[in-house]
Amino acid sequence: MSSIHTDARDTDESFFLKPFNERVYDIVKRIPRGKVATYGQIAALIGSPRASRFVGFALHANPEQGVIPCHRVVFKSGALAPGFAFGGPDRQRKLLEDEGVRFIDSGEQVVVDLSQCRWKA
DNA sequence: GTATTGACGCTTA
DNA sequence: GTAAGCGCCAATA
Repeated sequence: MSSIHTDARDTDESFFLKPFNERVYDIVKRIPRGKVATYGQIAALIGSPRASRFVGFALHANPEQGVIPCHRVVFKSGALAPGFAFGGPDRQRKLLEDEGVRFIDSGEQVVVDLSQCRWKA
């Protein structure tokens, strides 16, 4: 790789030192269709398995609609985010179901079947 | 430089 | 078995 600049963040086009957010997007965009990843999983891929909360925050902070499949990111329990910003939790569930993700209808709590749809890096 | 926040995750009461 | 709180990491005010 090219030489490392002291303060790459000073440049907006720093490819070496991307913001945490962008790293999250990179991982989320790599999730294949029909699978879902958990916040902890993504955080682990980034290098900080404890930054799971920040992963979700990153998605909510810069939800590039059509670019970042936020609907493929779910809790470790399989539940969806409390405030999905795509049009409602029903919308997300439909999107995932349309991709082939299985859902477990536990009464009113609808969670993704991580047992089969959990994306593995 | 300190304090607060934040789509989570885990431990403890 | 259920409920609540704390902690982690990073960014922002």
